[in-house]
Amino acid sequence: MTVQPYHHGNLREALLERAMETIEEVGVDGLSLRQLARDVNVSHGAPAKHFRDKQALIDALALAGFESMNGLIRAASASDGDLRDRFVSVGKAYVDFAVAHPALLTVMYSTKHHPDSSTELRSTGEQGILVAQAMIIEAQEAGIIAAGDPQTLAMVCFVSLHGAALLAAGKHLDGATVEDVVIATTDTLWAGMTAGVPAAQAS
Amino acid sequence: MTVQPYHHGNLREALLERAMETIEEVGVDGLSLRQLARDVNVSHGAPAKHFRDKQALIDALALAGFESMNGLIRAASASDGDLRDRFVSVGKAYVDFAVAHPALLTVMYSTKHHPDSSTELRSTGEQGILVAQAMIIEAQEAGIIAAGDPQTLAMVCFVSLHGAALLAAGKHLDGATVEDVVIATTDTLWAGMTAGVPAAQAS
DNA sequence: CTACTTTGTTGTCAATGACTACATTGCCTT
DNA sequence: AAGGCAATGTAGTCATTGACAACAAAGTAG
Repeated sequence: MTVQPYHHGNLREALLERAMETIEEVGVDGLSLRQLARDVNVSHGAPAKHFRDKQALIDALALAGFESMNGLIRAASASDGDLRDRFVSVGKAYVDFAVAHPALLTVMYSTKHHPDSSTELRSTGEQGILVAQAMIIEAQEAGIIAAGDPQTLAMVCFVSLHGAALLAAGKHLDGATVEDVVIATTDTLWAGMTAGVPAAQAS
Repeated sequence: MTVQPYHHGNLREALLERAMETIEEVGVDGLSLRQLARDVNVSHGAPAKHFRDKQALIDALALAGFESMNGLIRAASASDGDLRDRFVSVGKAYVDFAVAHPALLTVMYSTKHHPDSSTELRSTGEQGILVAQAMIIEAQEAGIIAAGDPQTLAMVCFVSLHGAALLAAGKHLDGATVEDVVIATTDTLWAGMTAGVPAAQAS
């Protein structure tokens, strides 16, 4: 038996890492601070030194998730190919992330977060849509898609892909593969943006 | 003091009704069987006679939610106006329902449901997309939107509006009103589906 | 060496979901 | 009308959990 040092040394990271695994296994509701403490061989009161309460730990998880996802989205938007290809790539990156970490995505977009964390969380979560917005502006300047408020268009794209991501993550897409859904959705969105300026026609 | 009869008389419905209110006030996680029992003046063991466990009650809530929503969607799809107007109406009905019952919507699309309930839940939940699919077929037969697999197109529409609904329900749409988001989304989708159909340009 | 901070331990409390044994009611059959 | 019986409600119990407080150990700065 090796003697455990009194200090864990990196308890915070260990808890986050283990929590990330746990929520994908049993969901957020199945997450227990005490079980988490047991998993990393620490007493049940130790996590409190790093996370004020359970929600604080979940907030940290969500933030880490957004940062990870933003990296993938940014990489996709900087990929090779024309604008349309890159647009599809971003969509794929988003939905793929959702499928790979379904429970984490749910946590990320969960409505209930501590007020203090929510500010940082919100701004980090908005990074993704800003990438899409930049691509749309780029496409408009290139004359590929029609003029129109880029913010609104980006929001429509985000909203639609968000639906695809959540449904894919929740396994609510029965007859279609995730790939097909993303392709079909991005195709329709792109066709809609190249066709005209829908938001301006509303009347 | 009025004497309470030994039998509640309609405990199941009372529990569901009160639970519906509760989840909108404090979320699903704030739902407690014991508190629910207290609210309807019944002992803490009584709910077990109607719902095997907490999840069974939640399943029943989800089913009731879908049935209610399906009614609104069907009504919207049968509203006055041309196909495009009806399409937008259906989208609005969906998102409006989401905004009116955000917590319920979360429950409805929650991944974790009892295996037995999930079958009925799934089929009931699919009714909405079938309405959209019927409208798309109607539009294709009228030559308004381009040919294409109606099931795929309906899925794209559903997926996109689902994203709008969830984001609206979760108050993740900062700078835009719900109305604007629905209009912009349905506009883009419709434009994407009418792309390449010369007859559709005039409207 | 001593005081202070950080980190982890231990003990405790109320709330909760689930379970069991039992009591009451009212319908159904005879 | 009487007895049986399922449905419904009551009361008590148990393990688990999140939160909290008091204490202990390890590092750190003066």
